[in-house]
Amino acid sequence: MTDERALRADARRNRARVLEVAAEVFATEGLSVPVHEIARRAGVGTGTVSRHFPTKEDLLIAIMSTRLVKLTAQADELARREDPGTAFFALFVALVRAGAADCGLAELAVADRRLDDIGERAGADLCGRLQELLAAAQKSGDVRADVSYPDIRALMSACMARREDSLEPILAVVTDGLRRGPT
Amino acid sequence: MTDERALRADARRNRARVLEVAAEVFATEGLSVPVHEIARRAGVGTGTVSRHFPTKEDLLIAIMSTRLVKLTAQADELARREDPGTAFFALFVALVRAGAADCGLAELAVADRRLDDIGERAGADLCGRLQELLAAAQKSGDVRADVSYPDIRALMSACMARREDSLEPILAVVTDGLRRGPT
DNA sequence: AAACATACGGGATGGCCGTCCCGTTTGTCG
DNA sequence: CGACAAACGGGACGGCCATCCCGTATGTTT
Repeated sequence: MTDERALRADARRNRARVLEVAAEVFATEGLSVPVHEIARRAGVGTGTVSRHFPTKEDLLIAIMSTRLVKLTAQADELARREDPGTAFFALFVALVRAGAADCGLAELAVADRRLDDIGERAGADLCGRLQELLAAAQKSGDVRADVSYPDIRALMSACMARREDSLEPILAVVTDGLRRGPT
Repeated sequence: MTDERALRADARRNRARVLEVAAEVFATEGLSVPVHEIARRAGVGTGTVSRHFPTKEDLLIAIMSTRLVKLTAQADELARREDPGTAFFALFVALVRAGAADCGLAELAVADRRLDDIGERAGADLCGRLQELLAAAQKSGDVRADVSYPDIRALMSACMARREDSLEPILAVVTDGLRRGPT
């Protein structure tokens, strides 16, 4: 699409290596890691990073957007095959697990502004799906009617703050709480 | 205690004004507001701020510690007068309301490291009380046994992320969820 | 009212970081 | 193998911010 042909062999290798290292570093240490540090660990100069990804945001988008697109597809799949309640909770849990396994993703999930803008609206798409599933699950009575989408976002972020191996209790609390009727 | 006698009248006034302005700014815009900006709004120079509070952290401590001490006292009061479940949930809700009304406090609550260090351990004291009440409430069966203190912290932060006038639904979800037995 | 200490303002300093640039190196193609 | 374009590295730059410093102004005391 974007003239991949024009990339020299070493450039292609470096680009891939930067992506790989950045993905791991963002996942384990969060988004505040300096670009300089990513370059160092990838064994390239900062110039190389910023030529491939002019902006730190660009790098982030390159890493996250495919993942977000996959999750969106998963959301659509769920919406088609499952009843509203099952679909909503399945997506909720999938998102939480994704965030719990990746600090960077969890950070994105906290700041709605950024998530919405990531990857040519891939983030916004995903948020939209979650919102739709929430509405459907509330209509069918599977989720209490008085919670709003921002409530869901907040609860999701809270769960993502725990690590992968400690998710079950908090997930149980939240999903049980969401199922109960108001008052 | 700390030689208040030695403070000149204008100094005392400026100090109070800075505290007042900083408290409001932190509450409405969060902790990332530059010290420079607080000085500007207080109508003083940055030097004046940093003489009274050598560090931004010092300023934060001055604002938060009395509040934390009050909340700790409230926790003790609850522990003495109420049964474990009631006491735990009352403290939880009180903390959430405090955070929802104050962005700065909510930010502190997210980063346990900082809260623990605030105000000569005033933060740590409060965290300790919450932990004790949690343990008691779990022992008495009022809170499900499989949640951990970090789970509570995460859920608390999530609730604090909502504003004061939108608290009820998310609080209901979380408190209901916490009451249910495991599976 | 004079003299002294205290406090003031805001510019200077230094650290951190993202981004840009350019002299040098290296892959590529004839 | 030679020449040229493409890519590299890392230093330079600029913005942001907390903290420090010092010449000036102002309360305070006798």
